[in-house]
Amino acid sequence: MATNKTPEFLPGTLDMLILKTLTRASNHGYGIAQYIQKVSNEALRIGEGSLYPALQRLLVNGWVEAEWGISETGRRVRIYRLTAGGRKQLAREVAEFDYLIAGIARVMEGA
Amino acid sequence: MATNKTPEFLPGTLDMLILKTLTRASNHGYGIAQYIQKVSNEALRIGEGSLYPALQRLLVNGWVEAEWGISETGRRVRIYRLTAGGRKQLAREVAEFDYLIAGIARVMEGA
DNA sequence: TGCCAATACCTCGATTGTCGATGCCTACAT
DNA sequence: ATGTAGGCATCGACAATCGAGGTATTGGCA
Repeated sequence: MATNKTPEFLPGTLDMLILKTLTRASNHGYGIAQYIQKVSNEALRIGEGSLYPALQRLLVNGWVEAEWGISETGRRVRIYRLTAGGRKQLAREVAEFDYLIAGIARVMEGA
Repeated sequence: MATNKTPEFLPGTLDMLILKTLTRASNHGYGIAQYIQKVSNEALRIGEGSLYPALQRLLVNGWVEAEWGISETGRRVRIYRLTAGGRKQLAREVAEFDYLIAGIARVMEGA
């Protein structure tokens, strides 16, 4: 009934998740989304309408680099690789995220 | 200390924080923001441009009720009180939040 | 007295991020 | 031949946050 406009996703964390995913291995867009969805136990679903704009952001900021290639299944893919700047950015985002989560936790626990 | 550029706020969590705050005591808008900021150790700053629209949302949805009154300091204030529906909504939001955070944690820990 | 900071309410416009839909193309299986 | 899944991407709608602005009252201080 209604009204399930489930957030699906915690806004503002997508870039961090993508960067983190790329620390394990370079990957193409679709594969990144699949990985996140699988590892998160289906809790996080990255729609393509969120994914590709996010990758564009990361490219523009220089956090990742892209290269066209061919996947194992023979398809044309754009492979993203984390840059040195991307690693630093990830560290920053993780720090910020942990900081905010800690703040939220304090409120929610009613310390 | 607080970061300077884009400390921001974790989007999508404001309603939950407000509802949670009101479980401790009815309060007025400004007081709610102060409480969250203080308890979170200054990690969360709720701007008034976010606060009041959020309270409107909660009112419209019936999660809170409002009443005009006078604060201890003698000022005209609008006091918000959690409704039964608000309690249920809070439970829902907490469940969703925990679910998403768990998903994020799995990705970030690279299980 | 005059002034200003803090309290307290609220609105507006700009910006950003996510979502659903759509479109295109290729590989593979039925 | 047809459909399903992989893969890229963009578009417009929508919602939430942010900064700035506006009003008003209280209390302190010079």
